[in-house]
Amino acid sequence: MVTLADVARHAGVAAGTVSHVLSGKRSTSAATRERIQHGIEQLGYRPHAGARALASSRTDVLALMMPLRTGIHAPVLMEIATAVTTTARAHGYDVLLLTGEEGPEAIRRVDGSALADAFIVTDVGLDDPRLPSLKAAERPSVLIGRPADTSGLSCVDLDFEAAGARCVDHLAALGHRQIAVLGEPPAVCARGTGSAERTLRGLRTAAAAHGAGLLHRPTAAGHAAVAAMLTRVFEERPATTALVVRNEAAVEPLLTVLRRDGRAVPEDVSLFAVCAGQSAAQASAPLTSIGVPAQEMGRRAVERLVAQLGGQEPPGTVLLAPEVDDRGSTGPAPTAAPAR
Amino acid sequence: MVTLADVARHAGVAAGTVSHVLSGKRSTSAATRERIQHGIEQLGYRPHAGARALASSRTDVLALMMPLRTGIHAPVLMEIATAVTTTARAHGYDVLLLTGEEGPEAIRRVDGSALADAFIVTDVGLDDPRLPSLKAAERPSVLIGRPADTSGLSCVDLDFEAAGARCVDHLAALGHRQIAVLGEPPAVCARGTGSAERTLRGLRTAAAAHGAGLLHRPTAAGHAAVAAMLTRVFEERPATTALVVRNEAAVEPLLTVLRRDGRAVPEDVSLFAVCAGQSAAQASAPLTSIGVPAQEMGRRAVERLVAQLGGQEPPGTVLLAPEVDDRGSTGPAPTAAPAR
DNA sequence: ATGAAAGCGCTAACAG
DNA sequence: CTGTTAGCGCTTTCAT
Repeated sequence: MVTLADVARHAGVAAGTVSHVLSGKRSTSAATRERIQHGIEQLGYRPHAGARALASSRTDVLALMMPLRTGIHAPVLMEIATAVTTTARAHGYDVLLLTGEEGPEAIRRVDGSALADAFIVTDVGLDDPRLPSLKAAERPSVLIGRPADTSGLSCVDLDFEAAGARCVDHLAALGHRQIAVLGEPPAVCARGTGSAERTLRGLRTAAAAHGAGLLHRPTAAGHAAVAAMLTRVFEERPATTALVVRNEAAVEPLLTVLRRDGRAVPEDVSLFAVCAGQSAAQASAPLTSIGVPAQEMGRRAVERLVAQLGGQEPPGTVLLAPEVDDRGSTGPAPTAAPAR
Repeated sequence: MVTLADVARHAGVAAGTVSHVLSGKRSTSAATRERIQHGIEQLGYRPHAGARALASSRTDVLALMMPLRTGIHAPVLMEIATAVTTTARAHGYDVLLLTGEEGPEAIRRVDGSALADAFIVTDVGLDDPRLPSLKAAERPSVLIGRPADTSGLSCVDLDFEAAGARCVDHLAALGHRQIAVLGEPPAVCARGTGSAERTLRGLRTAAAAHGAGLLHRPTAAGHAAVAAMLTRVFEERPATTALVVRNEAAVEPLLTVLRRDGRAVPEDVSLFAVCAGQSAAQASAPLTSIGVPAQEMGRRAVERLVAQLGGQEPPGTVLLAPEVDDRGSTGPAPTAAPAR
């Protein structure tokens, strides 16, 4: 193995000088710098991560904790993971992957043994069991998502409340007076996921403001569950003219059921998705939607963490503004009752 | 920070003794062992990963490289990542996540700087550019997937050739004489992915053996592409009575199109999926399928790596046997031409 | 069964 | 601008 000492000898300088050329932490004459650079390339030198971590108490590693839970849409997670890793590399960091299995203990372990410099945590519950570990940790963290109490924490999240509101605004402007929401899977709602609760709040507030009716029903994945739920919704509220889908796994089944029932989109019923943009865009009929900016959330989380590690930027919450992609699945509310 | 020296002092022993109690590499009297264990808990001692790596030249970290490329089904990747991480933890390892962006250089970097003890690489192409780096690395690796030349490499993969063969066997036994395959997305085929090529070989060989006709068409994701492809297939081979789907993103669109065209499954046309089991199971009509055992591949890859790091088990290829899940989407070939 | 001591490869503080 | 000198916290011989 080629060590820094080898490089130093090769260049006829002291080890410290090589170290400083590498880190750029002090000025070096162009001559020696070039001799050192040359030696590094010629010998194929790579700094030893462990030695560096020991001496500097920095690992240049970020820990990314992403539980794979039921009801979570895998493509969004992958997008976050990719964005985090890419952005981290751009800042000189590697990424340690933690899944949910270990829970809060994983954070204590990684923090205690100095395996990483900071944490990024996804799928945060309103009262997430990992929060105490994160607060107690010696290292900073950024949550992707938002718990009920964000004091002392850094968060990056889509403004789901605003998303819900914009969705209803959009539909109300088209004359819809009775809106039904196929919500996140029951498992997700039961878990106390902030995004579900906040979206609903936004929907309700806006509906009230417009004087529109709003029916919310958590909906499981799969064709059968969606079909049953849709039947029930139209029984409970026959005047429904707009549906909001808050669940990637319900999009395609929903379209199938509507087709079967002979309800035309958007003539008989308007559809608005609040979910992963790709699911809305690639459906058999593209849906107007507000997407989850997974990539931007991952990127921003890393950038904030890097800033915090650099001593800039205090903790705090960053909310991303929702954006509506109109794909034509919403239209004016039908004046008569929809075709049966 | 609590160090090993603190624990030693607390227990009134030498540092080396504490180290040996931790690793169990030599026998210790029950008395001192207990005193030390007690001290560890009381002080909340955690070994410093960097220091350990430096002294032992082992990191207890596995590097997992998974590119997120177009046409790859995210849920399968997530399943692999979760299985790898869970299994790794069960063996005392953590996981460093590498995406594809950096390519072969990432392997050189991680290997050279001793960031990990071994590599797991997914989505391996027949002539993957990362292979030279892996072979040159000082650390062992296991591929999930199989390149054209496996000499000197360790691989874990589904036996896709057998999968193709079993699929055709299944259909031929039901009397189908003309089979069409909606293949992996063009991007995946063009990349030279082993699974695509090997599945096709298995399909063709078995078709020839049964004297059945086989039409293979790479198929892009999305409703429109699938609809167009299906029309074309039935024009080219009007006698087609069975369809094989080798593409998760084509499953649901395919079902929609068949419904629209009034082709009943399995009365008019039999459907057999060779793709992620979940996509086949949760479709609006569940499909008989051979699934990709993502979880087992991840688990086996880690287990093999751990064995190799322990000096047991030489490199080599492990092929997992395909398993057919019959969900009723295949049936006897219709005697007349299918309904139009 | 235990202790002592020599590094592992690097950083950083201090001289010069 | 550069060399020297301590460690960072742990593992691992070699003695005892």
